[in-house]
Amino acid sequence: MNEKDKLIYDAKAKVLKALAHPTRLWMAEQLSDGERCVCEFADAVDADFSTISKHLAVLKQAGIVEDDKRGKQVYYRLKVPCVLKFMSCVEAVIESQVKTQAVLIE
Amino acid sequence: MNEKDKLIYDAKAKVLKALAHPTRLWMAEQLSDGERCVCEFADAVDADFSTISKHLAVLKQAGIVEDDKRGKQVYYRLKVPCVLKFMSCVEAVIESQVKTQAVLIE
DNA sequence: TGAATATATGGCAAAATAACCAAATGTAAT
DNA sequence: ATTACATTTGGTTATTTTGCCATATATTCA
Repeated sequence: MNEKDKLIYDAKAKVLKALAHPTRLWMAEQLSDGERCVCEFADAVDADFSTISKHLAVLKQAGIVEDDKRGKQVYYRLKVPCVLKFMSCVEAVIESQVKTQAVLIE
Repeated sequence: MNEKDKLIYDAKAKVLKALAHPTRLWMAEQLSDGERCVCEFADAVDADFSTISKHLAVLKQAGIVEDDKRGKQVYYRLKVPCVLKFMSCVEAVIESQVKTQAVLIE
């Protein structure tokens, strides 16, 4: 792994890291259905408002979402919708894990 | 987000988290080309042997890779190859980011 | 059996992340 | 202008992650 590779993999890992939190992942998936304002997330997620705001900032920083303010509210939407196509594969990993562990129990 | 959702998103995030490290991501991508023994990674990555071993353990724990020992060496391979299909999308995010930032500079 | 090689594990310190609270900012309504 | 509302930011603490070192384990070879 050379210097250039290092930069590339840092960048890729950063994107994955942004999605690698249950709340952020859930929010990203919600956005696949259309934009949402912060308050809508606040209603659904059991966490401080500031916590949610910070999670959204992480997604934004990673380039996964973009936002715009309309009136008093800030709306977030997916900037690169393909991020969610990956989820079917993540689910495949989980299923495979479940099967592996089921075998162990037998 | 109800209790069940919480469990589901925890599980999904765990898989993403496992990939969300430059070294682990690089190793996973290497494996898309076929199995590798730990020593091959050790040659290519500038890190302690034990560090590499731990990274591989994280990938294994997440169900992304599986290993088997043959002689003195342990070989790792992808268990669910689709994890890498996602990378084209991660790259799309990065490109989009680069463009966004390029605009800011102008 | 004993030495050498390949890998894993335990322990620890440093760095990064997460969540909360309180306070700041920006916008709209009175 | 003042107040209320929506969101962000700063500060702090607890938790998690990372990476190194030293040590343990397993396997092969002499």
